[in-house]
Amino acid sequence: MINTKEVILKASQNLFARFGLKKTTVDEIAKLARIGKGTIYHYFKTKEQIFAEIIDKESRYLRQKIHEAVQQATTPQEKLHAFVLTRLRTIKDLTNYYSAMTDDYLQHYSFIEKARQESFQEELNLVKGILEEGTASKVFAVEDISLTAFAIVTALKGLEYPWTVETSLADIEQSVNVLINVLFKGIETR
Amino acid sequence: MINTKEVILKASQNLFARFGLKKTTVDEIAKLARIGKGTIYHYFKTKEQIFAEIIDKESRYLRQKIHEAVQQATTPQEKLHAFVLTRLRTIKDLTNYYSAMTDDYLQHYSFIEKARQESFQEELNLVKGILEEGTASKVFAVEDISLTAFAIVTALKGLEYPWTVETSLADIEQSVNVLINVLFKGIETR
Amino acid sequence: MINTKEVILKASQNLFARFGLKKTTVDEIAKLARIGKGTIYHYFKTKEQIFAEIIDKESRYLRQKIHEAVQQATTPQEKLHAFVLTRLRTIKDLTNYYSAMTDDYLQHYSFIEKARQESFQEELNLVKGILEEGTASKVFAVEDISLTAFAIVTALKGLEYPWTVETSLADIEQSVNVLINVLFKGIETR
Amino acid sequence: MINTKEVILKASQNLFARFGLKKTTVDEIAKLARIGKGTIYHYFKTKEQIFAEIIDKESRYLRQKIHEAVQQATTPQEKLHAFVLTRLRTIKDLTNYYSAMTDDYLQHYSFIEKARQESFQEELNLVKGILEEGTASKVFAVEDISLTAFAIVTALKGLEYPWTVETSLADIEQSVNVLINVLFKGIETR
DNA sequence: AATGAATGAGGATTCATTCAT
DNA sequence: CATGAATGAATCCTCATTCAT
Repeated sequence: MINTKEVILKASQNLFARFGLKKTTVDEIAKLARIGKGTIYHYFKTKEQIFAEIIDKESRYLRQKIHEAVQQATTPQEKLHAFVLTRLRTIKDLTNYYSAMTDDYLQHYSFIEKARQESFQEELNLVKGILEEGTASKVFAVEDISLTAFAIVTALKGLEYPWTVETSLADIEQSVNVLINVLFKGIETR
Repeated sequence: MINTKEVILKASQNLFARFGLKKTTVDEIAKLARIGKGTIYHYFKTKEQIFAEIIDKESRYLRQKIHEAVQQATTPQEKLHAFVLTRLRTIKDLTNYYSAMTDDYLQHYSFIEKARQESFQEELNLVKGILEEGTASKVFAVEDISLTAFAIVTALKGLEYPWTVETSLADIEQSVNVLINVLFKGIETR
Repeated sequence: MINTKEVILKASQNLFARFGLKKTTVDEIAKLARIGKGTIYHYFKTKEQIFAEIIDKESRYLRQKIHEAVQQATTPQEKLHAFVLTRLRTIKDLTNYYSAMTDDYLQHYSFIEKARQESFQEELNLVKGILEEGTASKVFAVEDISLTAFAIVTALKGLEYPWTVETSLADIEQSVNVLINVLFKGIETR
Repeated sequence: MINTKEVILKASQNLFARFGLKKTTVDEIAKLARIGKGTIYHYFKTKEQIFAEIIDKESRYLRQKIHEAVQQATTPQEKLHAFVLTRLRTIKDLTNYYSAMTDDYLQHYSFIEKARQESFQEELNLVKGILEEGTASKVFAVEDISLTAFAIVTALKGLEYPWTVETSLADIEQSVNVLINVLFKGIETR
């Protein structure tokens, strides 16, 4: 393989997604990557380091996806819609990012905490922007934009709830639409 | 000590809350409880058993608190409000219950999964009841009650997001109020 | 129950037979005997003590059974036959005695070693007596009676081999008969 | 050390022989082998695994020794004699193999049970072959060869009886000779 | 006599990390 | 660069025995 570091990241991403940071052993990573265990320590100082880099990668990927989707939308409503749905769908594939954001166990790792806050802040700003745009064009009637943005972003976190395996993506998206409609009615100009 | 089992539960609750199920060792529990390690196994079959019992206890406590608060409220709006706020405030103290609901790592334990689903189902029913009552008395205008209840409960899960230590409860409650207002406007009769 | 000690022995005998000395826990004995764990230590100093007493009991039972059977036989051949068959059949039910005689693991317990030697010596004497009687009455032609007795008793130990579950008692008895016939032909006068 | 696995096996063989599978701790093995405890788990999955491998090794050694000895003998009588004596002498040094065959406690391990049956079957076939050869050349007069072989192999198991330490190998061999003589007289053509 | 709560000394196993080759 | 053998601290759980009631 040309790029050993990339191979390690790929294998780790896979395993972390399935078993989590704690339950994934360095041996397993080495085996899946078809390299020696020691090699991993050439590229990463600790196991957590690998995880941190994956989170970083997935985080950037998510931001870009959301950015693209919001850009393509035109009206504030569409933008908010695009934001929520893209976020939901993309996160489905970024299991590591998701668990890093959610998992209580990981809270103590500072790099996770940092990623968490950055991510939250960015989403907050995005929604704030959309609300401002919507208020300016009179499609939204929002009193305190900051607080409302905070409330909305918070509510959307609920969508990341560890659903049972049975819950299909379709079911969730339906409920997402209902939620968005309720929120829209709640902030739209009457 | 009069009740050793209670002492063990107390110590465990404390430690689990701070370090989580995995990072808390049985030795630590024994030391904090000032008993022999073996004694713990006199009362609980495994470490997970202790955790399960704590979750169960906290879960029942939460349900009761919510039940009481909702009972005391009169209008559907007040009831929904009471539900959300009581839930939020109580969970703050039930760190174990909270992490059990959220933590990805714990998902594999069947007893956690069971508790999770039961909890979700019960909250769903509670909100459904409130929405039905509100719709009947014309204060709410909701098309699909089931779906809307699902959407609202889901949104409220977002409030459990692992906030940074800095985020004060007051800040969160303020945003909760905004969120509730938005939701209310979204479902209220116009 | 009138006699607690007897109850303990009964339960222990049962459990030791199924799981062996090491794998049987005092808790299990107490539970099966429907008494408190501490009670056991009123009657026996250690777990091994219980085992020792059971071995002693089973040993005495076996000796008596053999004695009876040999007494009832008349000719030396019949006596030898009776000895072998009674021994084999009775031991089948005395799992503890059997494992005590065989089990390498138990060899270190002095009380076991003592029982082993006593048992061997006694069987040796019995067979010696039969051979002497047979030689006197010219039905056997044995040069060195002591050595031959030793050889025969030794060979009979082979019958205690831990047969697979499949091997039926009938099969074994058939092979026993063949073995006895061979031995008889080997020592009979021609 | 050149071959660590071999070192572990050597140390284990030694300890198992003296204290048995259960009473030998992994710590002791590591200490005797002068390696870290973890290293053992680099080569063996469990403690039982080590034992299994030793049994396998000793078993192969025994078979080979017997094979050699029988090959060198010419007459059926000599072959039978060689078989019995070689078996007896070699087993004396293979304490682990011996206890694996005998020990009631180990019966539950499937790998032991398998080894036991294989070993028995092989010896059965060997003796059968000798008896057939002897019958063909008219030196033996055996009616049912299968049954007789079974009876003889069974009888030989008796020689594995856990003799007291005092019993010298010479004494046992003398009695073995007597036993063989009796058996020979029992099956020889008259 | 009877109880069962309490103990703590082990013992097997896991796994991140180091390091000599 | 790459390896994988070696490490040992850490952890859960078992169980015979004691002892206060």
